[in-house]
Amino acid sequence: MGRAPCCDRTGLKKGPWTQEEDEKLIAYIKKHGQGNWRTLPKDADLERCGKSCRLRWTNYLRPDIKRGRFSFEEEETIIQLHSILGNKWSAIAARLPGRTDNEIKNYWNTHIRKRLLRMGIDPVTHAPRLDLLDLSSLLKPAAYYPTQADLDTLRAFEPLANYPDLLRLASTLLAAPTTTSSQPTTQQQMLLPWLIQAQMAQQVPQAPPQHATAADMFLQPSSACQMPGLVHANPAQQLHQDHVVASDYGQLPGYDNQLELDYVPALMQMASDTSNLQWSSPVTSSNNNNCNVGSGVSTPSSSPAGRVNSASTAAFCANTSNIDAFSADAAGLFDMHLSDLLDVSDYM
DNA sequence: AACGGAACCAACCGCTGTTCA
DNA sequence: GTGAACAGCGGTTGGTTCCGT
Repeated sequence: MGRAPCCDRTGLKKGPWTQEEDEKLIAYIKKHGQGNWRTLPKDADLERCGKSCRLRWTNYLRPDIKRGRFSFEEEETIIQLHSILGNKWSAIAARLPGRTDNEIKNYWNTHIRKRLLRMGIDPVTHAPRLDLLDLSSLLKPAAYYPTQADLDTLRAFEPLANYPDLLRLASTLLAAPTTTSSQPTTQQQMLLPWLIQAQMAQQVPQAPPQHATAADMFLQPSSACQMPGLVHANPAQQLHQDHVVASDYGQLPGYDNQLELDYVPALMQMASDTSNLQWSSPVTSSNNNNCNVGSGVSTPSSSPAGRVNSASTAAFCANTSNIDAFSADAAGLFDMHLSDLLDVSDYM
């Protein structure tokens, strides 16, 4: 024995809602509240299925729904949450007041997803794609013959393959529209090789050859990424791969941080240039929603003066303290609260 | 002006976990 | 305890609008 059928499925109207139907639904809910969707259509004199009424209300008629274009802030939040939650649109929507899961899903599929793909970022994994190498050719006209300086730069970026959130941040910034030109900024051009390199580093097999670096893979003549005219760099300059655990965030293991983190100011400069990104430490931030950055993210005493915004000290302060659904492996991630960090008034 | 393809988005479909008679 | 309906979710569709030719 079960419940009574929710509605008589014959003779029910489908398709777009009319203004009259909307008014009936709004008037009914205003008077009686959201109650039983099964009986609502009949009580409200609507020839619709209760499910259709619920959908119309939750996705369109609800008074607290925010219409209009997504802000840059909202977009960044979606990307960040999606990188953690995946296609859990309702969970993402719960963190974006006024936005519905349907709206976010549509926006993702029609805007963000395509933009990430264009930027060579996998919208599922949020990692740069190997075919980014093709994209690099767009930034450097004709064939790309990296100089020794380019290769050294690639090597310097290598440790960041171990920092997924920085990777995502850079991906986000690369994907961000430039307000003045369709051409990539200098910082974007600087970040792109890093993303390429970082992606390749992530592709390194579980047991890579000792001292083999992503940059070396980049250089392998037999590699699918082979480019004409490449030569191996001096092996003495090779950086060994190291393993990073969350508790090591405060110090890049095995590296001269000062050398390898030179891209970070560039990354932040880029963020600042495009959206007045401001960085704050978890200690000094006045943000009420300030998260508990937790263990591992602290200011190392070894951090050189004037480099307070290095990867180890920048507070990727996230509006994630209330996100109860975060998986355990997300707990160790840098927290990033772009909604508090980004002034996007000039984004539109 | 007409056409076709791309982009957009509201609404529907179908599945799953929960609720309740 | 059972099983049918509910509620909610993610995926997909199809109508409309936009834009380039």
